[in-house]
Amino acid sequence: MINWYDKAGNLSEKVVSEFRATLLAWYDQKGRTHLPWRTNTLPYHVWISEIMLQQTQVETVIPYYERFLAELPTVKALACADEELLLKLWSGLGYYSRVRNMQKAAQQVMADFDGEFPTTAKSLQILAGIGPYTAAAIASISFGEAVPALDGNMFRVFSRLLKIEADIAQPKSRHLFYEVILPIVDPKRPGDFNQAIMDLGTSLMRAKAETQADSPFAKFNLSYQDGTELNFPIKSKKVKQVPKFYAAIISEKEGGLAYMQRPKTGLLANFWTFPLHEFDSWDAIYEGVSATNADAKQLNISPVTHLFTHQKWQVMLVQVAADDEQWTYLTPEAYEGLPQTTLQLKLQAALKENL
DNA sequence: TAGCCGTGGAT
DNA sequence: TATCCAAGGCT
Repeated sequence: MINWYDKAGNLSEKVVSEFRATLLAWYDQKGRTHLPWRTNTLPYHVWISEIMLQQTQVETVIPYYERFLAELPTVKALACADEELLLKLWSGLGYYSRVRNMQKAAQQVMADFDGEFPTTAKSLQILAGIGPYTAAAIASISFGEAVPALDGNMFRVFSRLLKIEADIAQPKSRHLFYEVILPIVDPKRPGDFNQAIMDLGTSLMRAKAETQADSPFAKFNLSYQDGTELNFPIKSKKVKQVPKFYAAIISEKEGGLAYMQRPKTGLLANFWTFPLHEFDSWDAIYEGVSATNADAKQLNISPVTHLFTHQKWQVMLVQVAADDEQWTYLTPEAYEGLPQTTLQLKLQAALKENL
Protein backbone atom coordinates (compact mmCIF):
# COMPACT_ATOMS: atom_id res chain seq x y z
CA MET A 1 0.00 0.00 0.00
CA ILE A 2 1.35 3.36 -1.05
CA ASN A 3 0.72 6.64 0.70
CA TRP A 4 0.96 9.60 -1.64
CA TYR A 5 0.79 11.92 1.35
CA ASP A 6 2.51 11.70 4.72
CA LYS A 7 0.83 12.27 8.08
CA ALA A 8 1.36 16.01 7.81
CA GLY A 9 -0.40 16.03 4.43
CA ASN A 10 2.74 16.60 2.40
CA LEU A 11 3.22 14.87 -0.92
CA SER A 12 5.75 12.06 -0.56
CA GLU A 13 8.83 12.71 -2.66
CA LYS A 14 9.62 9.05 -2.63
CA VAL A 15 6.26 8.00 -4.03
CA VAL A 16 6.35 10.78 -6.60
CA SER A 17 9.74 9.78 -7.94
CA GLU A 18 8.74 6.14 -8.00
CA PHE A 19 5.57 7.02 -9.91
CA ARG A 20 7.48 9.12 -12.46
CA ALA A 21 9.96 6.32 -13.03
CA THR A 22 7.20 3.76 -13.45
CA LEU A 23 5.23 5.99 -15.79
CA LEU A 24 8.14 6.95 -18.04
CA ALA A 25 9.51 3.41 -18.19
CA TRP A 26 6.06 2.21 -19.22
CA TYR A 27 5.78 5.02 -21.76
CA ASP A 28 9.16 4.27 -23.29
CA GLN A 29 8.16 0.66 -23.70
CA LYS A 30 4.41 0.80 -24.41
CA GLY A 31 3.69 4.38 -25.44
CA ARG A 32 2.29 5.27 -28.86
CA THR A 33 5.62 6.56 -30.10
CA HIS A 34 4.60 5.95 -33.71
CA LEU A 35 2.21 8.89 -33.75
CA PRO A 36 3.46 11.30 -36.40
CA TRP A 37 3.47 14.34 -34.13
CA ARG A 38 5.73 12.56 -31.71
CA THR A 39 8.61 12.41 -34.15
CA ASN A 40 9.14 16.13 -34.01
CA THR A 41 8.69 18.52 -31.10
CA LEU A 42 8.79 21.80 -32.99
CA PRO A 43 6.08 24.01 -31.50
CA TYR A 44 4.41 24.48 -34.88
CA HIS A 45 4.02 20.73 -35.29
CA VAL A 46 2.90 20.12 -31.71
CA TRP A 47 0.45 22.98 -31.97
CA ILE A 48 -1.23 21.67 -35.11
CA SER A 49 -1.60 18.22 -33.62
CA GLU A 50 -3.00 19.53 -30.33
CA ILE A 51 -5.60 21.69 -32.04
CA MET A 52 -6.65 18.86 -34.32
CA LEU A 53 -6.87 16.45 -31.40
CA GLN A 54 -9.31 18.63 -29.48
CA GLN A 55 -12.46 16.54 -29.10
CA THR A 56 -11.31 14.43 -32.02
CA GLN A 57 -10.01 10.89 -32.08
CA VAL A 58 -6.40 10.06 -32.84
CA GLU A 59 -7.07 7.85 -35.84
CA THR A 60 -9.17 10.54 -37.46
CA VAL A 61 -6.48 13.15 -37.01
CA ILE A 62 -3.46 11.35 -38.48
CA PRO A 63 -4.16 11.89 -42.21
CA TYR A 64 -5.33 15.46 -41.63
CA TYR A 65 -2.18 16.22 -39.69
CA GLU A 66 0.11 14.94 -42.41
CA ARG A 67 -1.73 16.71 -45.21
CA PHE A 68 -1.85 19.99 -43.31
CA LEU A 69 1.85 19.98 -42.55
CA ALA A 70 2.74 19.07 -46.11
CA GLU A 71 0.69 21.96 -47.52
CA LEU A 72 1.56 24.50 -44.84
CA PRO A 73 4.96 23.57 -43.40
CA THR A 74 5.61 26.79 -41.48
CA VAL A 75 3.84 29.36 -39.33
CA LYS A 76 4.48 31.89 -42.03
CA ALA A 77 2.82 29.74 -44.68
CA LEU A 78 -0.21 29.31 -42.45
CA ALA A 79 -0.39 33.02 -41.69
CA CYS A 80 -0.52 33.81 -45.42
CA ALA A 81 -2.70 30.93 -46.61
CA ASP A 82 -5.97 31.43 -48.46
CA GLU A 83 -9.05 30.68 -46.44
CA GLU A 84 -10.18 28.32 -49.16
CA LEU A 85 -7.09 26.17 -48.69
CA LEU A 86 -7.51 26.21 -44.91
CA LEU A 87 -11.08 25.01 -45.09
CA LYS A 88 -10.13 22.38 -47.61
CA LEU A 89 -7.45 21.06 -45.28
CA TRP A 90 -9.90 21.03 -42.38
CA SER A 91 -12.95 19.81 -44.26
CA GLY A 92 -14.59 16.96 -42.37
CA LEU A 93 -12.77 17.51 -39.09
CA GLY A 94 -15.47 19.69 -37.57
CA TYR A 95 -15.21 22.64 -35.18
CA TYR A 96 -14.12 24.88 -38.02
CA SER A 97 -13.43 27.84 -35.79
CA ARG A 98 -10.33 25.90 -34.75
CA VAL A 99 -8.67 26.45 -38.10
CA ARG A 100 -9.75 30.07 -38.35
CA ASN A 101 -8.27 30.66 -34.91
CA MET A 102 -5.11 28.88 -35.98
CA GLN A 103 -4.57 31.30 -38.81
CA LYS A 104 -5.28 34.18 -36.47
CA ALA A 105 -2.71 32.80 -34.05
CA ALA A 106 -0.17 32.29 -36.84
CA GLN A 107 -0.61 35.93 -37.79
CA GLN A 108 -0.16 36.89 -34.13
CA VAL A 109 3.08 34.92 -34.01
CA MET A 110 4.35 36.66 -37.14
CA ALA A 111 3.26 40.15 -36.09
CA ASP A 112 3.74 40.14 -32.34
CA PHE A 113 6.39 37.51 -31.69
CA ASP A 114 8.75 37.96 -34.61
CA GLY A 115 7.76 34.61 -36.10
CA GLU A 116 8.72 32.60 -33.00
CA PHE A 117 6.25 30.91 -30.69
CA PRO A 118 6.02 32.16 -27.11
CA THR A 119 7.74 29.60 -24.89
CA THR A 120 5.66 29.42 -21.71
CA ALA A 121 2.20 28.05 -21.02
CA LYS A 122 1.10 31.40 -19.76
CA SER A 123 2.24 33.39 -22.78
CA LEU A 124 1.03 30.80 -25.28
CA GLN A 125 -2.51 31.45 -24.11
CA ILE A 126 -2.32 34.87 -25.67
CA LEU A 127 -2.71 33.16 -29.03
CA ALA A 128 -6.17 32.61 -30.50
CA GLY A 129 -7.57 29.15 -29.90
CA ILE A 130 -4.93 28.18 -27.34
CA GLY A 131 -6.43 27.60 -23.93
CA PRO A 132 -4.93 26.16 -20.75
CA TYR A 133 -4.68 22.60 -22.02
CA THR A 134 -3.10 23.32 -25.39
CA ALA A 135 -0.74 25.89 -23.90
CA ALA A 136 0.52 23.40 -21.33
CA ALA A 137 0.90 20.69 -23.95
CA ILE A 138 3.03 22.88 -26.23
CA ALA A 139 5.02 24.38 -23.35
CA SER A 140 5.87 20.99 -21.91
CA ILE A 141 6.52 19.08 -25.12
CA SER A 142 8.32 21.76 -27.11
CA PHE A 143 9.92 23.86 -24.38
CA GLY A 144 10.27 21.53 -21.40
CA GLU A 145 8.13 23.52 -19.01
CA ALA A 146 6.99 21.35 -16.10
CA VAL A 147 3.26 22.00 -16.21
CA PRO A 148 0.40 19.49 -16.34
CA ALA A 149 -1.58 19.35 -19.58
CA LEU A 150 -5.03 18.85 -18.11
CA ASP A 151 -7.29 17.11 -20.56
CA GLY A 152 -9.99 14.53 -20.09
CA ASN A 153 -7.43 11.76 -19.73
CA MET A 154 -5.46 13.50 -17.05
CA PHE A 155 -8.60 14.32 -15.09
CA ARG A 156 -9.56 10.66 -15.17
CA VAL A 157 -6.12 9.24 -14.38
CA PHE A 158 -5.37 11.48 -11.41
CA SER A 159 -8.87 11.50 -10.01
CA ARG A 160 -8.51 7.71 -9.80
CA LEU A 161 -4.94 7.57 -8.56
CA LEU A 162 -5.53 10.07 -5.76
CA LYS A 163 -9.30 9.72 -5.34
CA ILE A 164 -9.87 13.36 -6.14
CA GLU A 165 -13.57 13.94 -5.67
CA ALA A 166 -13.89 17.37 -7.23
CA ASP A 167 -16.55 17.48 -9.97
CA ILE A 168 -14.71 17.74 -13.28
CA ALA A 169 -17.83 19.13 -14.93
CA GLN A 170 -17.24 22.28 -12.90
CA PRO A 171 -14.67 24.56 -14.52
CA LYS A 172 -13.44 25.64 -11.09
CA SER A 173 -12.19 22.10 -10.39
CA ARG A 174 -9.41 22.63 -12.93
CA HIS A 175 -7.50 24.77 -10.48
CA LEU A 176 -7.61 22.11 -7.77
CA PHE A 177 -6.38 19.40 -10.14
CA TYR A 178 -3.66 21.69 -11.44
CA GLU A 179 -2.30 22.36 -7.96
CA VAL A 180 -2.37 18.69 -7.02
CA ILE A 181 -0.69 17.47 -10.20
CA LEU A 182 1.86 20.27 -10.69
CA PRO A 183 4.39 18.85 -8.17
CA ILE A 184 4.03 15.38 -9.66
CA VAL A 185 4.98 16.38 -13.22
CA ASP A 186 8.48 15.16 -14.01
CA PRO A 187 10.69 18.25 -14.31
CA LYS A 188 13.19 16.42 -16.50
CA ARG A 189 10.70 15.04 -19.03
CA PRO A 190 7.50 17.06 -18.65
CA GLY A 191 6.38 16.57 -22.25
CA ASP A 192 6.80 12.82 -22.03
CA PHE A 193 5.09 12.85 -18.64
CA ASN A 194 2.02 14.54 -20.11
CA GLN A 195 1.91 12.31 -23.15
CA ALA A 196 2.42 9.23 -21.02
CA ILE A 197 -0.60 10.19 -18.91
CA MET A 198 -2.66 10.51 -22.08
CA ASP A 199 -1.53 7.10 -23.29
CA LEU A 200 -2.31 5.67 -19.89
CA GLY A 201 -5.73 7.28 -20.04
CA THR A 202 -6.51 5.67 -23.39
CA SER A 203 -5.20 2.23 -22.49
CA LEU A 204 -4.82 0.86 -18.96
CA MET A 205 -6.99 3.57 -17.42
CA ARG A 206 -9.75 3.99 -19.98
CA ALA A 207 -13.11 5.34 -18.90
CA LYS A 208 -14.81 1.97 -18.61
CA ALA A 209 -11.83 -0.25 -17.81
CA GLU A 210 -10.77 -1.25 -14.35
CA THR A 211 -7.13 -1.55 -13.48
CA GLN A 212 -5.84 -5.10 -13.65
CA ALA A 213 -3.96 -6.56 -10.72
CA ASP A 214 -0.76 -6.84 -12.75
CA SER A 215 -0.85 -3.23 -13.89
CA PRO A 216 2.31 -1.35 -12.90
CA PHE A 217 0.01 1.47 -11.76
CA ALA A 218 -2.21 -0.62 -9.48
CA LYS A 219 -0.21 0.17 -6.38
CA PHE A 220 -0.42 3.91 -7.04
CA ASN A 221 -4.15 3.79 -7.63
CA LEU A 222 -6.07 4.51 -4.43
CA SER A 223 -9.47 4.02 -6.05
CA TYR A 224 -8.45 0.63 -7.43
CA GLN A 225 -7.35 -0.45 -4.00
CA ASP A 226 -10.74 0.17 -2.43
CA GLY A 227 -12.80 -0.89 -5.43
CA THR A 228 -14.19 2.53 -6.28
CA GLU A 229 -12.23 3.08 -9.48
CA LEU A 230 -15.17 3.30 -11.85
CA ASN A 231 -16.72 6.02 -9.71
CA PHE A 232 -13.95 8.32 -10.88
CA PRO A 233 -13.78 10.90 -12.21
CA ILE A 234 -16.73 12.50 -10.48
CA LYS A 235 -18.61 14.21 -13.28
CA SER A 236 -22.04 15.68 -12.82
CA LYS A 237 -24.37 15.40 -15.75
CA LYS A 238 -26.35 18.38 -16.76
CA VAL A 239 -29.87 17.16 -17.04
CA LYS A 240 -31.65 18.66 -19.96
CA GLN A 241 -34.82 20.49 -19.16
CA VAL A 242 -37.78 18.86 -20.83
CA PRO A 243 -40.09 21.48 -22.31
CA LYS A 244 -43.67 21.42 -21.00
CA PHE A 245 -46.60 23.49 -22.14
CA TYR A 246 -49.47 24.44 -19.88
CA ALA A 247 -52.61 26.50 -19.90
CA ALA A 248 -53.41 28.10 -16.56
CA ILE A 249 -57.14 28.51 -16.29
CA ILE A 250 -58.43 31.86 -15.12
CA SER A 251 -62.06 31.48 -14.17
CA GLU A 252 -63.86 33.97 -12.01
CA LYS A 253 -66.96 33.42 -9.93
CA GLU A 254 -68.43 35.57 -7.19
CA GLY A 255 -65.23 37.48 -6.58
CA GLY A 256 -63.08 34.35 -6.41
CA LEU A 257 -60.76 32.62 -8.87
CA ALA A 258 -60.58 28.94 -9.72
CA TYR A 259 -57.81 26.93 -8.05
CA MET A 260 -56.83 23.32 -7.81
CA GLN A 261 -54.69 21.54 -5.30
CA ARG A 262 -51.82 19.60 -6.85
CA PRO A 263 -51.46 15.87 -6.20
CA LYS A 264 -50.02 14.92 -2.84
CA THR A 265 -46.89 13.48 -4.44
CA GLY A 266 -44.56 14.70 -7.15
CA LEU A 267 -43.67 18.16 -8.31
CA LEU A 268 -45.01 20.97 -6.09
CA ALA A 269 -47.00 18.44 -4.12
CA ASN A 270 -50.11 19.73 -2.34
CA PHE A 271 -49.72 23.35 -3.40
CA TRP A 272 -52.69 25.32 -4.67
CA THR A 273 -52.31 26.78 -8.14
CA PHE A 274 -54.55 27.95 -10.94
CA PRO A 275 -55.90 24.85 -12.70
CA LEU A 276 -53.13 23.72 -15.02
CA HIS A 277 -53.74 21.77 -18.21
CA GLU A 278 -50.81 20.28 -20.05
CA PHE A 279 -50.61 20.32 -23.84
CA ASP A 280 -48.20 18.71 -26.27
CA SER A 281 -47.11 21.89 -27.90
CA TRP A 282 -47.41 25.55 -27.86
CA ASP A 283 -50.05 25.85 -30.57
CA ALA A 284 -52.15 23.11 -29.03
CA ILE A 285 -52.91 25.23 -26.00
CA TYR A 286 -55.22 27.78 -27.51
CA GLU A 287 -56.74 25.30 -29.92
CA GLY A 288 -57.41 22.82 -27.18
CA VAL A 289 -58.92 25.30 -24.81
CA SER A 290 -61.08 27.03 -27.39
CA ALA A 291 -62.40 23.69 -28.61
CA THR A 292 -64.05 23.10 -25.25
CA ASN A 293 -64.70 26.73 -24.37
CA ALA A 294 -65.85 28.79 -27.29
CA ASP A 295 -65.31 32.01 -25.39
CA ALA A 296 -61.83 31.15 -24.06
CA LYS A 297 -59.46 34.08 -24.16
CA GLN A 298 -55.72 34.01 -24.14
CA LEU A 299 -54.59 36.69 -21.71
CA ASN A 300 -50.82 36.98 -22.03
CA ILE A 301 -48.85 37.39 -25.24
CA SER A 302 -45.63 35.85 -23.98
CA PRO A 303 -45.80 32.78 -21.78
CA VAL A 304 -44.80 32.64 -18.13
CA THR A 305 -41.59 30.63 -18.08
CA HIS A 306 -40.59 28.62 -15.07
CA LEU A 307 -37.52 26.39 -14.78
CA PHE A 308 -37.20 23.33 -12.65
CA THR A 309 -33.97 21.35 -12.57
CA HIS A 310 -35.35 18.89 -15.11
CA GLN A 311 -38.29 20.67 -16.74
CA LYS A 312 -38.95 23.95 -18.48
CA TRP A 313 -42.54 25.09 -18.16
CA GLN A 314 -44.17 27.62 -20.42
CA VAL A 315 -47.54 28.65 -19.16
CA MET A 316 -50.25 30.61 -20.94
CA LEU A 317 -53.04 32.26 -19.02
CA VAL A 318 -56.39 31.40 -20.52
CA GLN A 319 -59.57 33.01 -19.28
CA VAL A 320 -62.70 30.92 -19.53
CA ALA A 321 -66.29 31.50 -18.51
CA ALA A 322 -66.99 27.86 -17.86
CA ASP A 323 -67.02 26.20 -14.49
CA ASP A 324 -65.59 22.85 -13.51
CA GLU A 325 -66.51 20.65 -10.64
CA GLN A 326 -62.89 19.99 -9.81
CA TRP A 327 -62.09 23.61 -9.28
CA THR A 328 -62.31 25.45 -6.01
CA TYR A 329 -63.06 29.13 -6.08
CA LEU A 330 -60.99 31.06 -3.62
CA THR A 331 -61.17 34.74 -2.81
CA PRO A 332 -57.93 36.75 -2.68
CA GLU A 333 -58.13 36.69 1.11
CA ALA A 334 -58.40 32.93 1.10
CA TYR A 335 -55.52 32.11 -1.25
CA GLU A 336 -53.14 34.69 0.12
CA GLY A 337 -53.20 32.79 3.35
CA LEU A 338 -51.96 29.65 1.62
CA PRO A 339 -48.31 28.78 1.01
CA GLN A 340 -47.39 29.88 -2.53
CA THR A 341 -44.95 28.44 -5.06
CA THR A 342 -42.81 30.74 -7.11
CA LEU A 343 -44.59 29.54 -10.22
CA GLN A 344 -47.97 30.56 -8.84
CA LEU A 345 -46.64 33.97 -7.82
CA LYS A 346 -45.37 34.47 -11.36
CA LEU A 347 -48.74 33.51 -12.77
CA GLN A 348 -50.55 35.94 -10.49
CA ALA A 349 -48.16 38.71 -11.43
CA ALA A 350 -48.70 37.99 -15.10
CA LEU A 351 -52.44 37.98 -14.57
CA LYS A 352 -52.33 41.41 -12.97
CA GLU A 353 -50.31 42.76 -15.88
CA ASN A 354 -52.61 41.38 -18.50
CA LEU A 355 -56.04 42.11 -17.07
C1' DT B 1 -21.18 29.97 -16.33
C1' DA B 2 -23.59 27.49 -19.68
C1' DG B 3 -24.36 26.93 -24.42
C1' DC B 4 -22.30 26.27 -28.47
C1' DC B 5 -19.31 24.42 -31.96
C1' DG B 6 -18.89 18.99 -35.89
C1' DT B 7 -17.76 14.58 -36.69
C1' DG B 8 -17.11 9.60 -36.25
C1' DG B 9 -16.91 5.74 -33.10
C1' DA B 10 -18.68 2.96 -29.23
C1' DT B 11 -22.39 1.06 -26.51
C1' DT C 1 -32.07 4.46 -32.68
C1' DA C 2 -30.51 7.21 -29.11
C1' DT C 3 -27.04 8.82 -26.43
C1' DC C 4 -22.64 9.65 -24.98
C1' DC C 5 -18.12 10.75 -25.69
C1' DA C 6 -13.19 12.10 -27.61
C1' DA C 7 -5.84 15.31 -26.63
C1' DG C 8 -11.08 22.12 -25.52
C1' DG C 9 -11.91 26.93 -26.28
C1' DC C 10 -14.78 30.93 -26.90
C1' DT C 11 -18.45 33.96 -25.61
